[in-house]
Amino acid sequence: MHDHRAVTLQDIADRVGVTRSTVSNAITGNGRVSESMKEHVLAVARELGYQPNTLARRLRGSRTGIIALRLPRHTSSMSYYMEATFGVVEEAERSGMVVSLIPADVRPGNLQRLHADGVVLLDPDADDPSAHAMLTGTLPVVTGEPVPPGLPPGRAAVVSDHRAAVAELMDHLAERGARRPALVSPEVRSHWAISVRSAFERWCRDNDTVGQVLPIRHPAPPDEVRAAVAELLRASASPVDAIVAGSDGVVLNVVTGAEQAGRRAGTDLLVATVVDSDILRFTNPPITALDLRAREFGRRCVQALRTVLESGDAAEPAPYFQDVVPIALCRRESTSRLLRGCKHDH
Amino acid sequence: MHDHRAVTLQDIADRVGVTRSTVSNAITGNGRVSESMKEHVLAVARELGYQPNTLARRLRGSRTGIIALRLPRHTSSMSYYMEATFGVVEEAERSGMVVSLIPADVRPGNLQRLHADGVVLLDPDADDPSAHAMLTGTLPVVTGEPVPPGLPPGRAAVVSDHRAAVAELMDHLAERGARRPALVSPEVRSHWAISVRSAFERWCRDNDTVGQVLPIRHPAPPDEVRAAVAELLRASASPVDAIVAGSDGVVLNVVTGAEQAGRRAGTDLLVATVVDSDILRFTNPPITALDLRAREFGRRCVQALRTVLESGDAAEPAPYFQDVVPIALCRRESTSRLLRGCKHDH
DNA sequence: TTGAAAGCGGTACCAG
DNA sequence: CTGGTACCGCTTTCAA
Repeated sequence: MHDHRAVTLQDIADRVGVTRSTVSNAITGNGRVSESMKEHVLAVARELGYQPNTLARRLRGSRTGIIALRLPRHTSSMSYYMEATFGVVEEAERSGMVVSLIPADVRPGNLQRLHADGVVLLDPDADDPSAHAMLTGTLPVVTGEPVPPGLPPGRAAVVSDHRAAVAELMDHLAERGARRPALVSPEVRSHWAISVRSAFERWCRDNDTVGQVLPIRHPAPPDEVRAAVAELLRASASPVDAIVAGSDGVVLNVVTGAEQAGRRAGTDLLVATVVDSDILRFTNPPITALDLRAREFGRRCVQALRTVLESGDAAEPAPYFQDVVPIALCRRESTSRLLRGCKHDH
Repeated sequence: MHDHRAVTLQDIADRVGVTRSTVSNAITGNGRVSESMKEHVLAVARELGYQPNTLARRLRGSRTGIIALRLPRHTSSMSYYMEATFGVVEEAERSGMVVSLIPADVRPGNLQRLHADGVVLLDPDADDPSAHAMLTGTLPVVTGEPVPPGLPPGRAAVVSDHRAAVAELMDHLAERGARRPALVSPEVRSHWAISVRSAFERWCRDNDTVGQVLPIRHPAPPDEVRAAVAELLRASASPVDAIVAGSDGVVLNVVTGAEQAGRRAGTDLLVATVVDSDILRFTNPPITALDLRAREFGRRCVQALRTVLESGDAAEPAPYFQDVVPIALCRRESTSRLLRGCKHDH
């Protein structure tokens, strides 16, 4: 059934009339081979449809060309991670590498079985024992987003500039008339949740604004979010006029919770979220969000990992570094205007 | 940098004072080894923390233990595919296999580089050249959903029982008072799009019901969907009272399109979709949907592939087969009741 | 029952 | 520059 044995170096060697080693050298470009020989070998290789056997390569001791990809266990923002995954695969392919998925619960040997050169770990969660295991393991790890406190860092991290993006979002809200913003913040111990929160708080300080943080559980039960939001809006001591939601799943509940309190997103309440998602363009009203550039983000993770791997060859391994991916603000109707009642305009 | 060399068979052999082959036989249970020897070897192996090197193991044998997973290129129902992917990974792990992702555009050799034993191809699209390439290739392929017309079948398919599920959904709608159902059907040449449509039409025939099909492009531009839905509802010759949407992305536009026409989902219009998604629980109103059991579906794909692979060893390869995954109807508010005006009740 | 040896497909080192 | 060869870790005959 399996197609007649794949083409090997030996097949090419036989055809050309040389030895495996010469063919190997010609193909990898490692040894010293004459130009003419090299071209000839490559031609035959192409003709025969030669594909190096990754397994065999690794066995001899070098790279496997395998990137292990780990996604968060309970993922709410599916489309974000899906896009990021595609980005990882795309870029891996461009580097001649392949991507293997790591199961949710990584037991020690489990990871070893993948025989990966390195790991891309998206959104490491301090409460995830597997994440911890991988970060303390022997394989080089690049994290998507920095590790949260309590977790050892990887060899590099690709990060989104939440601080700048949240500030841009808040500026946008302020410009649209928001004076009393609130953040619905999921209680996850991942870096982005933490940094979004601190960015929010910082912006409020810097802009002499009273901002409220509404912590919610994660994953968030819809009713709980709605109830919390409704209550927040009814507590009229300092009426909230803008709500930023911590994830795309939550934001819909923010909208409906607001409706329960008689408020309408995009009209008498500004609503936005820090994670964009396809569906936010389709809601009524469409919801303003930060586009995390997931695909690009995934690609950068692979690039960072390559850098780490290549530096690993040198005597001095490269020091820890971060690569910052810019974020784009997508303005939509949910923050188009703020019609306020008889409020003081400060 | 890489941790001290892993324990090998030789290490155990040295420790015990026998040869690799004996240790190998003891561990795999293949050859004939005395009970005492076997126990001793296993004890030492455990003590040393031996982990078989799958790469080497597989280099020798023919299987690689790698499953290549292909997701649709332009995927709207992210959470469905994400879940299915997790299911595939989960089940693969239970079988001691690993999952590699196939890049969007599979060039011939590209796939070979993965050295997979077989392929899981989700929702093959007749217009996708890569899908065609894989199905005509040499690797055994299991498809998630059957191949649409125009594509050669794989070795097996895991299928959802759309026909029964759509019928169940339609019965539900009818019970809630729907008399004039419509289907918003994305124009994709994938099997499920086709079979949902035919199931809809069949149900209508069987139940003496006039059903309309509203074809829309895929991926669907939001405005187009909304406009089409609004127009459909305004054309009052035979007023539509229930709309079934072909995907989770589209259904939100159906709801907002209906609102443009002055109709409200769950009140004077029933709305449902054939692909469930997290967010449909969070919308206002929550939307009735068919739960495709994505995770289970993914798992079954791997099981089917294993069956195919194992049968491949025998003289007679197993004939093509299908495995049917049951679907569950999730009733939500969008189909809770239908308040009609002065319509005739048939 | 156990040992010796031949690969699986490549890489890498050392002669020639 | 190219050939020869040992070896990566394991499986699998074939002898002993």
